[in-house]
Amino acid sequence: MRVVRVLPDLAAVARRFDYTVPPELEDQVAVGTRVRVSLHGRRVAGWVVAEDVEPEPGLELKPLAKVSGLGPPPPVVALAEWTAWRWAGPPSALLTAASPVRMVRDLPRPPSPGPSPPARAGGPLGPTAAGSLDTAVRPGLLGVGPATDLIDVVVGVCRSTAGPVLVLVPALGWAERLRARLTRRGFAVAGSWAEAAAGWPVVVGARSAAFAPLGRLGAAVVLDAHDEAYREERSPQFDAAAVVAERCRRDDAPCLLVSPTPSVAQLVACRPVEAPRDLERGGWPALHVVDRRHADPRSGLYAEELVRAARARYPHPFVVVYNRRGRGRLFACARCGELARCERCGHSVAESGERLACGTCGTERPRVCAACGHGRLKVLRYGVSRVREELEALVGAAVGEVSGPERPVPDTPVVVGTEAVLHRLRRASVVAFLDFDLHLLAPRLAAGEQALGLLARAGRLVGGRASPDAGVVYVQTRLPDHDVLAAATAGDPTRFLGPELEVRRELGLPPFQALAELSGPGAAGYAAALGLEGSALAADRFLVRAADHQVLCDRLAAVERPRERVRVLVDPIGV
DNA sequence: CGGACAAGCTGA
DNA sequence: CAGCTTGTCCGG
Repeated sequence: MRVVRVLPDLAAVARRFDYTVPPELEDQVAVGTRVRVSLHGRRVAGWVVAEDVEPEPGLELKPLAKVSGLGPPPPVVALAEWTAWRWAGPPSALLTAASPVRMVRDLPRPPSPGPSPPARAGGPLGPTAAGSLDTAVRPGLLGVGPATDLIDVVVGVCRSTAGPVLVLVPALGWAERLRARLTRRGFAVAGSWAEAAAGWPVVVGARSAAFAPLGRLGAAVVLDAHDEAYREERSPQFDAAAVVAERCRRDDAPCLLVSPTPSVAQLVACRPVEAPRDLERGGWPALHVVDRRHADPRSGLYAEELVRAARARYPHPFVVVYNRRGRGRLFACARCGELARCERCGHSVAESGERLACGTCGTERPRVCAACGHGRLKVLRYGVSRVREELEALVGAAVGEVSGPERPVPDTPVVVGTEAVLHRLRRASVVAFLDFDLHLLAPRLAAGEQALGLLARAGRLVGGRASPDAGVVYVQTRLPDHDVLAAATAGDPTRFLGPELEVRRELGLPPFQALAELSGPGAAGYAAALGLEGSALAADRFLVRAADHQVLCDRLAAVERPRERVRVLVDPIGV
């Protein structure tokens, strides 16, 4: 009797169990197949992860209870197992991402190959990108301006490849638009898991499409490869761009990462792909740096030229970005000067209606000084709501606010928001960062990369400087000579990435070392058990490091987790 | 995850 | 000490 190994779809069970295959299910069972099995007296879902295995002798095996549907093909099962190792998480979460949402029992008939799409001359990027795909080895990295249209890059890769092409974009909306554009150009683009599995030649999707059911890739393209949307937010927090790169390596298929602002890790892991320099430059926005070094802090948050600019009329919204939510964000007593802090955890408290609330632990208290009881507090730092009110007074017209994914985007000519506003709007005439130093100086390893990413995103809204109807990006800062601003001004991210890379090398930071963050009640014990070099970030937050991912991830896989809860985050972005 | 079983707590 | 809650173990 044939025996298969099954991974149950239970969050806390990483073990695999062996089952016999009943004769009537024989021809429906392969690696990847979704099955139901009885485990510990109940029926649970799972995946076949190995076949023709040698079961432990003396074990009474139960038969598979049922075949529920098709699952990821064997190479994708292997990729999911690699991803589980690389980001130290349960493989079941990844096999879920690799499986259709609703059960699929059989596949549609694949589209007839037909005449290949007309071989039009691609755009200037098309042939360049496609030509560079010949040598797989390492992923290629194509630098483009943020406002550059990438359809020709994608078309170029699709045309140059016989096998299936996997195209990843950061957001589902983008995937839909790209699918429609490629379809109009004559490509058969899969619109579902079943179509991808059935052999449609092009698959376009977001993060989870890294695990699309394709047996062997012809090529892959990842657009905006730096985008944080490629990081899964649930555990394991894999990076879909890196998963695609690994997938291509396994399939010996060319992989092209495309980004205006690649991460330093990508810069190191990839080989550069030649593209016309002016195309990269021209896709960056016109940047106007407003030097605030000599601005009087009492004169308000807005430089005069910014207010003047906001009073003008534009075809698209005038967007002001200020990355602090709420109204007042930091207060001090007007009488004794004591900072308003949370009595319980000591963090600063912000305005919440008529009261003060701690952003960290949620504790509320009345709006009076805790030290002397005085009722008047002065604002040391504003939140976006206050900034909106101030601008409304200065401009003399209604100003809308966007500070999260809730509520529709207001229909006012001027909009103030946290960086969420850059995700909510498709077009803008002006994007103004009120306090860019907030981003440049954020206490995070990736602060610079993220700040440059924001300028790129703003550039996408206003358009590249080469385009006739492009707008402009204003940056208010006290660090006008920062490498990030130099890079955006030059339209050349390496101006920032080069020096940044040297600093990382010198300090032994990623990508020259691999990090993992451990948190939760079991973190201390687990950190000690790992025996890796590390440091404590807080009471139950630890950082461990190793020379590379091989060492780090092998260790994380080898040492058993303690009974208490531990969250493991490989390549943390928040530190 | 969730059922089984053991150990701990409560109340008459 | 029955009856219930809480904790720990473990699965083919």
